[in-house]
Amino acid sequence: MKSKNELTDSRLEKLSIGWQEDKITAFQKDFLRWYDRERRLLPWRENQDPYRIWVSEIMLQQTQVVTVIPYFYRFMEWFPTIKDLAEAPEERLLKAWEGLGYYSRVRNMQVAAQQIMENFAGEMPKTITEISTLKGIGPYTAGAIASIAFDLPEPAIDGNVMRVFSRLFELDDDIVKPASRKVFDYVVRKVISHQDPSSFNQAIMDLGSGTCTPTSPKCDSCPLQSYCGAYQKGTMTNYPVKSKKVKSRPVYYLAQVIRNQEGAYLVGQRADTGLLANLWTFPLVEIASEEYADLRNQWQEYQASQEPQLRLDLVAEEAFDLSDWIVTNRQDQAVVWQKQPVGEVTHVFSHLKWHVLVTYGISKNSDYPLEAQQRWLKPTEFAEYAFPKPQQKIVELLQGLHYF
DNA sequence: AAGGCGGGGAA
DNA sequence: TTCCCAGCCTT
Repeated sequence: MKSKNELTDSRLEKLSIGWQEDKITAFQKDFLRWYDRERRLLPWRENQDPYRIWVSEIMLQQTQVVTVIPYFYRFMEWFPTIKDLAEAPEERLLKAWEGLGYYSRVRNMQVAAQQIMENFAGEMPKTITEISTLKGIGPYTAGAIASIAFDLPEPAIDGNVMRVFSRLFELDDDIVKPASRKVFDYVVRKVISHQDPSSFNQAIMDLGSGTCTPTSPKCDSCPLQSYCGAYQKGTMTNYPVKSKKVKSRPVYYLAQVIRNQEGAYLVGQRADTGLLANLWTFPLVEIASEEYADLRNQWQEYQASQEPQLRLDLVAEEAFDLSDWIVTNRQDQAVVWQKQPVGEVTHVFSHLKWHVLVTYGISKNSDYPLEAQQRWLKPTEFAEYAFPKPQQKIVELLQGLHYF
């Protein structure tokens, strides 16, 4: 029993029926003319420098153009050449990427830069096969660099391409499945311009971004309207077909914000693998959902009770009443802890949701012994470390409460 | 093939 | 709020 969308020769043959040579030529001409007229002027489109195009394509994975632009300028300033990238300290890389997410992208990019220095004399290789050997460069990015920088007629299959082409040719292949990529690769190769593959691929990106959008596509102003199978039938929003529904798992944390007498805060570096690898946060302790719920209730009752909030001046002295505080031992040094959380921060990742109750403590010793990978940082020093979004949200919460 | 990996903008 | 978006790596 063959499934409907199996990639058979007969199906591939069928996909190209109706698009004879003259129609393909007209399609390319209309599309490239539209791109010439409407193309976005972006910093990485000023020339065909493979390094700039590479950096932009990595940044643009899972990230919107408007977000990327300021990061791109700063990145090119900090690391003007592939050599600079290959030799950069990791802290600097992470700081350049802070807030962009998917931090392994920048680590992989540095590995690739080192590969280029070692294997390709410091120059981006010019064949799709060689480009594909670089760390962090998969089929999409290899195709994008090959076509945009080197004018090679290679498809660059990303979400935009799959959305545009699934509507154009009414392809109901599930775009979540890796196998579907072959279908789109086949169809794009049929119609890609060999005269100007660079503009052709970028035209798809611009069309997918501004016109052929996921919801409510702007078909009235689409240059491909007369070619679009889904438009003829009014079924645009049935495409692309996507099966996966991801639900995020909740995770519960207690953030321990500890200030010392010098006004510095304790932060720790995360493990060098996994989520937010090597980034810095306040100490986070994972707790059970039940404990989280209890503490959260306490916090809300405390809020409602109108009791005096944290008094830093009292905390600094020996004589304050400990009944509202927890005293914990860290490396035999007393840390005084406010029993009630001062607030809550949540952050949604693609696969999990963090719930963070923020507590505030005072270390009574300036020479507090640190665990491995921990440092005392004054707020002015925060600029030199890379922090993930949830950490920034905690800082904003504390600033709002005038604790920071 | 399936799951891990951030964060922003639209609905 | 919730929903949608989505390449590459590791397992």
